[in-house]
Amino acid sequence: MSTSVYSRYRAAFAQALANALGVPAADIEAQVKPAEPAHGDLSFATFPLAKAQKKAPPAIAAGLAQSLSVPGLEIKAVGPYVNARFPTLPFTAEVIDAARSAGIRYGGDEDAGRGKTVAIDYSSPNIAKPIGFHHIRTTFLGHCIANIYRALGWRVEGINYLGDWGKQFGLVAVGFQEYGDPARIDDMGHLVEVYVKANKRAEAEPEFDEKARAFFRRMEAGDAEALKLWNQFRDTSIKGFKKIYARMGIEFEHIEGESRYQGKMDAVIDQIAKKPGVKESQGALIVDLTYAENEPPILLKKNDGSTLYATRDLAAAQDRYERFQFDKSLYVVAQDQALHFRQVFRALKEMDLPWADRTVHVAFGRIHGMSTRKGQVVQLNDVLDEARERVSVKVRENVEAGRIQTDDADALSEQIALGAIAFGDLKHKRASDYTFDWDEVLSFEGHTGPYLQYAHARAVNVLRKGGGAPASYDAALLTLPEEQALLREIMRLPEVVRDAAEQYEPSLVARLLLDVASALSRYYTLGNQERDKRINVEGNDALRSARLALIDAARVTLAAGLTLLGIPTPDNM
RNA sequence: GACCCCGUAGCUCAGUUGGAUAGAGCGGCGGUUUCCUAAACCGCAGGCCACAGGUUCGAUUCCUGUCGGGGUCACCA
Repeated sequence: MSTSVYSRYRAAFAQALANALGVPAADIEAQVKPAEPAHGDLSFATFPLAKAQKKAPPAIAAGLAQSLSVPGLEIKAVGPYVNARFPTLPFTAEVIDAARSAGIRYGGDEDAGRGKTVAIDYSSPNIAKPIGFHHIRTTFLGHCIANIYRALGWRVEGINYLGDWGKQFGLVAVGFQEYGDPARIDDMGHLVEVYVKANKRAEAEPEFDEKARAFFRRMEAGDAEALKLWNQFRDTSIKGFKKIYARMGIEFEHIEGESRYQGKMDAVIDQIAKKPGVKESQGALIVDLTYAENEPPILLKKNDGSTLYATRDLAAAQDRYERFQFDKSLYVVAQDQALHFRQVFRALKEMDLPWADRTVHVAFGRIHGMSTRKGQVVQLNDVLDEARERVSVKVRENVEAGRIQTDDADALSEQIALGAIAFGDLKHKRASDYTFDWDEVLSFEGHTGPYLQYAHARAVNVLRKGGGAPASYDAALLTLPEEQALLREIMRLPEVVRDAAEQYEPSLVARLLLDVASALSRYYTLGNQERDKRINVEGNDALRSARLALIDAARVTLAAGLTLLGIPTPDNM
């Protein structure tokens, strides 16, 4: 397993402290934390030792600092803390070389997950319903988590598990007979219109709703005519979805749906009947378990005999294990389904499936304020279109002013628009709700996706103007505080990627990239006022090479991180 | 009513798993371009970390309670 520069120094510092204190290094390592930048890079607080040693923390810290010696670290006591600082050398060269030698793979670790498999259920829209803007949460989260696990050497089985089976098909089918135009059966937009109308009518009219249910029962019974119609709707939807995914640069290992488990329901129910058992309740079939007070039972069959999504998820979970032998099986699904997954996972456990605890519900919060004035949901495609329009104005300006060159301004606009929208979502911690705001999603200033892309593009161009990234350089020359600050952000990527994987939290990567871009922009801008602080400083080839090497490391970090987030990295913008 | 999230600057959000002076973007005010891309950079203003207890050397962070917001609670997915 490869070790990052940062974790290596942290481990060495912890080991030295542990030796001095006569305790296991593992106990100390958790207590070694990043220091306030003014004080150093690593810190160890001595407060907890005060009681046992019967000495004041500052005295303990001073004593420890005196006795420790770790190659590559400057150790010093500040008050009750023992702090360690990375000196310019060898630290600077180590960080730059780690990033540059890894290139676009920087931050990853192919050995970390070698031989392991993760199944990820994400995006999973319902067929015949529009893809609303809120779908970007599961879609981008899942996509990023997949990218991150891949970078850590896992085999990833991404599954777009379509909601292609259920009563809503009855609604579309029955609605199509009323409102549909047979000539437009392959028009996704038309199906959505039909669904919206039918859904509204079913809510007001019980007879209409019953017709839809009846249609779904025909589907479950294998009625050829019903299934033929369903298949047409399904094909139309999938074609429509693929266009949107292509726009976002997302591909799935598997596109399948709940219909996959049609015909396998009885087998699953038989299996559950053996352990832990099933029973009838209010005409429906439920899993026979002791439920908490106020907890609804797990429903396997409705009182009309048709199955429910819990039944299908139970079948799907097993099917996925049989196909992939996963070490983890993730469900990137909104928080409001927490109870459903808790119950499904519990049922798997009660069925004595040994892998039941490898399943994880990666829940995320809601996006508020999504309705348009007419009360309809904002569509993802519309947001992408609007963003591209706004971006293209700025792109045209920049091209005309000669600031950038591009063969394809439209493609560039699309890349930047995608960056804005993807990052606007991914920067949020997944558990928290956030508020959708057109102006915020479509703003390209401040800490946004385009900010990161812009920082990357500037790095690319300053490297080009400097004659490319140097093969050799003298790291000892990089002594400006802004240079050292930038290095410390570049250094963090491997740790952050690992944390993001463990916590299923791409926002950690997103936030780090902001810190990298911010440190880079600050450094870069110094040269506007002081020519001797330019990257491509004149009359000092050695210094210029060193600075270009650092910029190259920053460029690599941004490119690698943005790629993990699924955000394009244009060279000009 | 029960259970699950959440409450941090005017707004939108971070806060490295309990440590040093709580940060960023937007918005506001003031600056920076004959000079590597101003989609950038710098400065100023803005905080009872919802409230009250508790644990601890130390709490925005952990526990309990109260208040406030959102969600879920068997035949939709």
